[in-house]
Amino acid sequence: MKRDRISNPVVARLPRYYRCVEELYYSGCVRVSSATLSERLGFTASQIRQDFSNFGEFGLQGYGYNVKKLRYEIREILGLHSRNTAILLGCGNLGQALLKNFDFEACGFFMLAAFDTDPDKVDTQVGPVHIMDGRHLKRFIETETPSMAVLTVPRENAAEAAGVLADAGVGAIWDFTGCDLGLEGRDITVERVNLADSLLTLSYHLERRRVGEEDRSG
Amino acid sequence: MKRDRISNPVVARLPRYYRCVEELYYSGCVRVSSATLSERLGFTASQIRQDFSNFGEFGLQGYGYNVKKLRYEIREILGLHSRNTAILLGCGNLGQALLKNFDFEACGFFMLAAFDTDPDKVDTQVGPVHIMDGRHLKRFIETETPSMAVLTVPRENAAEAAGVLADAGVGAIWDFTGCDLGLEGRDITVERVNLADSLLTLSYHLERRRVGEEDRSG
DNA sequence: TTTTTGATGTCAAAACATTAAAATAATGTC
DNA sequence: GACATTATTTTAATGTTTTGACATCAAAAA
Repeated sequence: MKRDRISNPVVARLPRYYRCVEELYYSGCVRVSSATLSERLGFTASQIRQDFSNFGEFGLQGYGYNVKKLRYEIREILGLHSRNTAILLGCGNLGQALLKNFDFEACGFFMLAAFDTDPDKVDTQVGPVHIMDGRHLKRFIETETPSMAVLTVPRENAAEAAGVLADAGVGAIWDFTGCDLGLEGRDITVERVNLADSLLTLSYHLERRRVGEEDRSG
Repeated sequence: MKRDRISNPVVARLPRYYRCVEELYYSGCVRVSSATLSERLGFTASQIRQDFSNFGEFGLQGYGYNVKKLRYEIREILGLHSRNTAILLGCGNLGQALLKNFDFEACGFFMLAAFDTDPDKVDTQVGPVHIMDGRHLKRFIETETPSMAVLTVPRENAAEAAGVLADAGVGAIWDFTGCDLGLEGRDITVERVNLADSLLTLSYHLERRRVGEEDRSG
């Protein structure tokens, strides 16, 4: 198995591979060729083969990929065989929506607890998750060592909270705040979700359509 | 001004440029150099200059970029000066969280209405938005011609809903369902948000950290 | 004015990613 | 058991994105 650095575009495609293979697996499919995957995913077959070969030789020439094995390997790569734990900081609307609806388990994360500073929220439940007082965050991290923290606090508290997490040795932050967390150079992984960015990208494409139409008619 | 096709990586960076310039603008900053932007954004100054020059010459040699002008231009590029309207399909937890919390206006979208099929939800309000009966969707689109639809319906209804939107001539879908909408080749822009993909990417990086530590210790 | 400094826009080289082609290996069939 | 087929891996070529270097021009200073 090669262990070079894997490029970003490849990493970004991994979850899509996983989803696709998951579907095949649960539909009882036993083997699949890169050509079939290509059709389903919209990437070229060549690219799919190359991507997979970054991680090792999963396929069998003349046969294709064994779906079960392929699934296992991708799960391994994505870290789904490791037991990850999570906490969530900030039980506002977004935080609660995630706790109630998002399937953390399907991504390999067990949600340990949520934190908030609002006394009205502390010691209540959101779904199966208990909301704890933010003052206990530091000690909790020290004793429970969650692998990851979901950051859904208001912007103004984001950097401070992030600092606490980094200091306490949390390995990664799933950041929904979209602001600068001031963690440059620190040993912590930050994965950002920025809905506004996504919608602005959509807006850009709409604008392009608009211009395109003008060009065609004028 | 060049009007070639703009590459994806550049488009993906635009919202980050916008956010950064927005901050500068509101902090009263009058001019800014590519070097300063570089520091703030983590891209190379060279890349920033090159990206901007895709759209025209916004800067002044020996001076830098006038923040107000730069902001105006980026807003123009992103379509923020056009008036966009939106509808939302599927008022489950995620849909409601978006309606209540997400600042559509800041991205240039005015939310016209939401739709659901659940009779208990129909004709109620979520924040300032009225929930309408899904049966009226088609006619509503025809009369109000929203530029965009937010798709937060359950997976099993996603493809059907998407088909209706495309048939009715909606220009774009902001898709939270993460499943195949079957819109290949149709004249509609789809911008996907997939939280699971994002979290799996984080999981991948965590796994890499883990492997890295083993390597160092073993 | 004239000089110096600062910063852009552009070009070319390097790095990187994708696609295509060639070589190889396993399967299934006659 | 040999052969045609399938589909991977490896290697090469092509295309794209990023980076670095530089000529150019505007502003500030002398």
